[in-house]
Amino acid sequence: MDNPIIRRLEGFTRLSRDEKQALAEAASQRVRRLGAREDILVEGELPRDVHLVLDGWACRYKTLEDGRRQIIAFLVPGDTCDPHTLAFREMDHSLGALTAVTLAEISREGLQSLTETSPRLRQALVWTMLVALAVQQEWTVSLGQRTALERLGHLFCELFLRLRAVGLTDGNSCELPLTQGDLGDATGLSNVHVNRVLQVLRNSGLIILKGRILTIPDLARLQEVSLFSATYLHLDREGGSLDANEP
Amino acid sequence: MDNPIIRRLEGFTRLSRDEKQALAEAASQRVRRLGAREDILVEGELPRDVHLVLDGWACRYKTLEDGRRQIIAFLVPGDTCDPHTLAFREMDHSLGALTAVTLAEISREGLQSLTETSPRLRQALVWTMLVALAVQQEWTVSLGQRTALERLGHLFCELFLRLRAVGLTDGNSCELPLTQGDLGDATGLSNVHVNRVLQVLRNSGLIILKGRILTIPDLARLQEVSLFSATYLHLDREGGSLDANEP
DNA sequence: CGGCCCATTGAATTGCCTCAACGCTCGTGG
DNA sequence: CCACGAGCGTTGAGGCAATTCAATGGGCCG
Repeated sequence: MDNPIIRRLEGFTRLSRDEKQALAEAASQRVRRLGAREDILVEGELPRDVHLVLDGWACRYKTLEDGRRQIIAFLVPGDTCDPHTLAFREMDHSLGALTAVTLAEISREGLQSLTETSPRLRQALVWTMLVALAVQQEWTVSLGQRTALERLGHLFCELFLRLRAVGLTDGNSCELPLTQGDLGDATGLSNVHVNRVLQVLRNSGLIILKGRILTIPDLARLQEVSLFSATYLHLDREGGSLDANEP
Repeated sequence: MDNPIIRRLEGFTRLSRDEKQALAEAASQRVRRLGAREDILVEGELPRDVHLVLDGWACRYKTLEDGRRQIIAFLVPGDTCDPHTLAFREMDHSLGALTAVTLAEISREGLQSLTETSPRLRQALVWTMLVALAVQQEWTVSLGQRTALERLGHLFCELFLRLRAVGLTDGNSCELPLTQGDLGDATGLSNVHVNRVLQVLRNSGLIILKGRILTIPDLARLQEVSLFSATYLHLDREGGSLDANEP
């Protein structure tokens, strides 16, 4: 039952044994494995299932006609790849594996029966969508207002905290299986400039980045220079309307 | 019953007479009016209600400690201001009126009873959240990859189509009650540069912008130069999982 | 060993920014 | 009624952050 999805949802609400059971079962029925850099779904496809990340890293991205590429979101274990499937027919962006990934495939109907039997799971699903929206809003701020250094620092803070929320950090270190090109596509910078800014971050002791391991010696300091505030991640079980129903 | 919210939802699903009735009633119980440039909610507040725009323009925005401001989203009639209230306690961004606005206030409980009695309304609410997410993703692409001219052109296309979806356009014109400063805060550009780019757009005949009226003589051409594709707005009633339940 | 992907560095270029000034329009108060 | 100020739009000049182009080096895999 060490399912990252359950760990994720429990950051928001307490789930009953039955709910966890049902969720774990639904997520283990059909499992899909892909190699690094393979596409999970591409823009225009008509997915029949919802995908959840069990292991590895993936990303959402969009490509413009002339080849410019923007990574819209990073997906780590516990994240939902395509809630869109619940309301739209067609993918309006693509999903790609960054590392080798393991995904759970849940059919639309399967998910619907889950949420129909448990209002708490329904609420939890709404919560994940709203968190995704909040993160996307913060990315909008980064790209619109933050400098290159702040953008990268901010991204590192976000990823570290998200990984910590699903138990994938080790002290003040975590994996970061991204190339400088990926970082550039996510932050709207050229890979050349990403390289230079990373050096500044390293030289000022704000990060240690070697191999695929990111270490943040002083998270508070990195947050400060990146103008990072964790509230938008909504990692604490603050409870929205659901609280009223809690025992 | 010419409620922009109903018009909006009907772009996604067909609502029964009863559903429309209930929605219209809930949205007329408590109405809040604000003047231009007033704040609706500020970051950190604990809203008890959900706000819907009935008339006028508003925006979401975030402010960094040093004063930099990013407009995250524009809200026009029919839009939901704060779905967050459904899952989060605290606002992680602010909401401001751009023009004088009329808002409907619906309590959390009121909204919950609406969605509990009608699965279709519940689904419609999920749909609005997913559309908001899709729009936010497209803004991420704009800020990350598009040039200043493309960003502004893209924004004009989006706003025009969104307004058309709720019947607020007149031929190929619509209102645009935004200052050049607002446009800059939304596109991540300085107001000076916005001014210069607007002149280019005007001089090439792509837009006519005078008073607070925007005219797009040739929408297809503006879409082309802005690399705009309308799919992300999901304006057509394409139907997600709900379709299966349709008669 | 050779080839490929990724990281790194340098040099020249540019899109956009900041600073600063000026004009216009509109609302307000004397 | 006119004077004034505030907010917004416009224009010019200079500067900087980030880009493009190009070349080199390192590590890993076939």
